Amino acid sequence: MADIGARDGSSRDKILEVAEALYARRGFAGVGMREVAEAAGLGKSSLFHHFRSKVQLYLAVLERVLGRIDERLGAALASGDAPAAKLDRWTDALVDALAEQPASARLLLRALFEDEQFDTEEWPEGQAVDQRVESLLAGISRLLEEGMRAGAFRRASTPHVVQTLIGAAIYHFASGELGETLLGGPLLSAEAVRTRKAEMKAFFHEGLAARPAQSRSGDDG
Amino acid sequence: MADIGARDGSSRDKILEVAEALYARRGFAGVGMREVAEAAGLGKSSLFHHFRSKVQLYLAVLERVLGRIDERLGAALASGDAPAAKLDRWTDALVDALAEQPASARLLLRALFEDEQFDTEEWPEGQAVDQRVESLLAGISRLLEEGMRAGAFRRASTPHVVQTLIGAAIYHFASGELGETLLGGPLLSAEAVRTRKAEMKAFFHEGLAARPAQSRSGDDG
DNA sequence: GATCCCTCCGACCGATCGGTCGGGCGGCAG
DNA sequence: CTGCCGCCCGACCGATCGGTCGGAGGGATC
Repeated sequence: MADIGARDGSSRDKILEVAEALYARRGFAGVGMREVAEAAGLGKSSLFHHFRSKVQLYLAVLERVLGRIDERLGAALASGDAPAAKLDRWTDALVDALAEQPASARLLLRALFEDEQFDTEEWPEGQAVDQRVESLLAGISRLLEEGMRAGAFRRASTPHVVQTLIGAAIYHFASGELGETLLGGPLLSAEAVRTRKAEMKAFFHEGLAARPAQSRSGDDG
Repeated sequence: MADIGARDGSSRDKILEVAEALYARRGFAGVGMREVAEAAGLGKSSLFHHFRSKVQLYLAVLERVLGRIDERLGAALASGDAPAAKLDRWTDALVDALAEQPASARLLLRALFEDEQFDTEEWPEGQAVDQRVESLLAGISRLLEEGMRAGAFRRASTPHVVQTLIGAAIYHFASGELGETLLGGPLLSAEAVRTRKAEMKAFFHEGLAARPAQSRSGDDG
């Protein structure tokens, strides 16, 4: 395990909880251990009894968030439904997960950049994070490829569709003030979440719909 | 103007250039003025003759990047083509802009979070940034609404489509190692850029295609 | 030659950074 | 009662943070 004292989780969970919110808001470099400690109601030294270093605390936060999401997405893919219905459930699960834990989207988007700085050799705990990401990507990639093979989706580049799916969900819920200005209302209200699900599902239904070959080819400038 | 010495731009441009790359890689909090100065071949004090503070340097970097992109996207929308063709050109322009300046995507995605910390009252230079963003969003929103009104696109929520477009482009080019692992190759090669354009255009063509009313409604879980 | 201004610099400031250290407190086993 | 151990703390460490200050150098102007 990446931490030291995992016996009684009460303080440890509290630390992870407040650190998640803080890292989401201002990033790894922008949040000091003193601040985390104060928010958790502890002395700074106490943090180092639960996590060996700041990097390990950060990786533990990241792994917890990814774990929560990966589990839900895995469950959404576990049924035996048709690919299009599975994709709907996957989308619902991802949107729900991001909306229920508002820090998640920003944390993950930040992690996209920040944990590239942490050498896997130097911080083996990052492997757990990488595995979560890999599992998540493998799941949705498999679904898309099955759907294409079965003729439920049109032929497209699986990784590109995955990128678009992730971007559409994570960027949206990470967009904060900008997104709220654009929408003219809250991002995280029950209604806004419902709308985002519906828009995403409609969009990917149309965007992936299998249909006869079209005359159009991808011209670029 | 947000800076002090704008007469001879040579040192100033050099600072903006290296700061852009550094902020993109490690964010505002993660990059110190000493590091920027060293990368620009200057003493740290010299930075403060061009920019009053670290925040103003950051905002100037952001404004420059947004200006470059906003200009290109504005030009793509200026023609009198049909909405679908205009959207293609807009997509091409955005992808080109993000791919040609590899730091842009990450910088913008980071800015999504980081400049919410800079109070507009306290840092009036941020208004220029806000205006650039507003101009950019207004342009693409107008195009989408024109297209829907003209029947070229199906009815959908304009802000949600904008979010999906931006997410699909910016997230992709900001995804770094993760994206390259997923694609199994470079993100920024000429071929990869061409592919991303084609995939995005195909996807949004299908996703926004006007077609007879469908029986499907957005169910959610 | 004297003056001015722009650019640049090294030295320095107080504050904060991540991390260490020695010890205090309380429950639990002997 | 005694000793151990998990948890916590304040004090402290060297390093680095953003920012200031006084002055050096050089080109243009008079």
